[in-house]
Amino acid sequence: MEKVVSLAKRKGFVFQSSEIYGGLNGCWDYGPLGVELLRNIKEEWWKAMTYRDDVEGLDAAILMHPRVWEASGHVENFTDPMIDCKSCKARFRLDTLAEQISDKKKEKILKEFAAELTDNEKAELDAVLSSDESLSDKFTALLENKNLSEKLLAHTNCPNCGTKGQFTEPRSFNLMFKTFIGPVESNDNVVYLRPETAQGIFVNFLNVQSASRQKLPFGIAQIGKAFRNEINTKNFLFRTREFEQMEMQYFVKPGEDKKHYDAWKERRMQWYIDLGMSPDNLRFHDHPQDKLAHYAKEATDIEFLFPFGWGEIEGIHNRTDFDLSRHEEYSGKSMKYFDDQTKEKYIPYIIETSAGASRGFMAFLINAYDEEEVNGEKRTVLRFHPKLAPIKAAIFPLVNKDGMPEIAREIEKDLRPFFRVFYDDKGAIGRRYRRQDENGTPYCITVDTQTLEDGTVTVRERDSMAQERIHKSELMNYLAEKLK
RNA sequence: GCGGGCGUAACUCAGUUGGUAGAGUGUCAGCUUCCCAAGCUGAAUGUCGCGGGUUCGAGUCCCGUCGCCCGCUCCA
Repeated sequence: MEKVVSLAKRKGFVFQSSEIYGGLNGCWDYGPLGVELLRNIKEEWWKAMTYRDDVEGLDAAILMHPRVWEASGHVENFTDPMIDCKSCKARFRLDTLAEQISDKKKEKILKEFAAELTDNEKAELDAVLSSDESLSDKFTALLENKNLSEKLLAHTNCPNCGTKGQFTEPRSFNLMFKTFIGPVESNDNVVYLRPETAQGIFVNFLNVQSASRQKLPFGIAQIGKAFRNEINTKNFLFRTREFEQMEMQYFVKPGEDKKHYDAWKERRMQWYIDLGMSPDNLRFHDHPQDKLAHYAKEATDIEFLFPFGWGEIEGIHNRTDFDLSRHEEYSGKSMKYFDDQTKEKYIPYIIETSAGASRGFMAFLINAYDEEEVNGEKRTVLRFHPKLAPIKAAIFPLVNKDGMPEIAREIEKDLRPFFRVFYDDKGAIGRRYRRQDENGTPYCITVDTQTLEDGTVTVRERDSMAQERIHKSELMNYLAEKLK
């Protein structure tokens, strides 16, 4: 991990944000090679997702009407009230605390707790207890009840150290960044930096559908930044507060959702494999039914094996008709699709594929990183798929004389309009090859003595280090073929 | 948010009981070089993360702060 972070900085893939001021927690900048890699990843995603007759593109604004986030559930649910045990410093989410206490213990706590309530409070308690929820859910409901939580917590033991009544007050963390429209900072003009790009797609569902004359099933794809004010950032680019998403929302007829969910799940996994990710480093993590988010019927993560363990790089969710129904409810505008085949009107189900561009970047970088021994020397090489490699080809004169630099410059000039190429005449040839290996450049083109005679050059392939001779006039086709 | 570790040149690191900084790699220039980090010569670069304090004097000791890594927690 440190090796990759260090290489990333040294070669210009990733720098820490605002480094000269001591850095900004969890924010990173993409350097010259990094931005190429990131753009290539996004470009490949865009091609895979929108060069289809059933998917349209979109680029929605980062700022949206605040009601969007009420409809989406983010204002209400995008918070996790937390409490800390003052005794052992353990931290708990209020809504999962009850699960960690035995039922027997809960009953005992409730009994003690009930004894010191006022009549009004008692009435609230009875209302909760008379529901037919499980004991854990009732307990959670009480903890989340503003009037009762303090007294209940006073009787509750820490699941970690057993100490009673040493909890801090519940503190809420809203994970959305707030800002203000216009110069006045008042509650009337609060807006949020979007915590996901998906909502920009949902609210434009009918706009895109009618403008593009699409029929179900069809999808809308979007790439863009999203922001979450995470409590703590972690693991280089993995958990950051500002990140980029590549999302596609596929609108389908209810009842056909399972079929499309399964199809997209396989398609998205294959995308990573086709771009050179080792299948050994990839897996699905299906969410168990009881852990699903409020909007999802079925969900899986595509996970990559990072140095710190398996981590999600893409989520595929069956979001049902939750989002569009909510927007219909909150906006008062119909979100229904008219199916002119069956003459039915309904709210479509949505299959979401939501990939993290920054996480994908990190995964592709780590997946590509390799060290091997060549002639007793360590060779560091980034084995990117040629489509993702920041630089596609490097061009070298073998030595700086006999007209070789001139020919090499000509080749550079011919290729540059079509490929990201790099010219280098500094130092020994071996050093130049190795430098390009560290950048992940798949092909190195070298002009040598034979070039002067017959116009052929050597092309050295990064992974095998094997060379082949081809005529310089064939280079364009050669590279185009390799990058197809 | 808690606990632990770390922060010195672009990178990896050294720096003796406090006396205002070094190495290797890399980079740059020149020579050499006909294919995998070769060789020779020369050069540039640090307010030692930041801010205070102790001291005649702090990279070194103390406090605070910021950042990174690891573990816990968390991850709608």
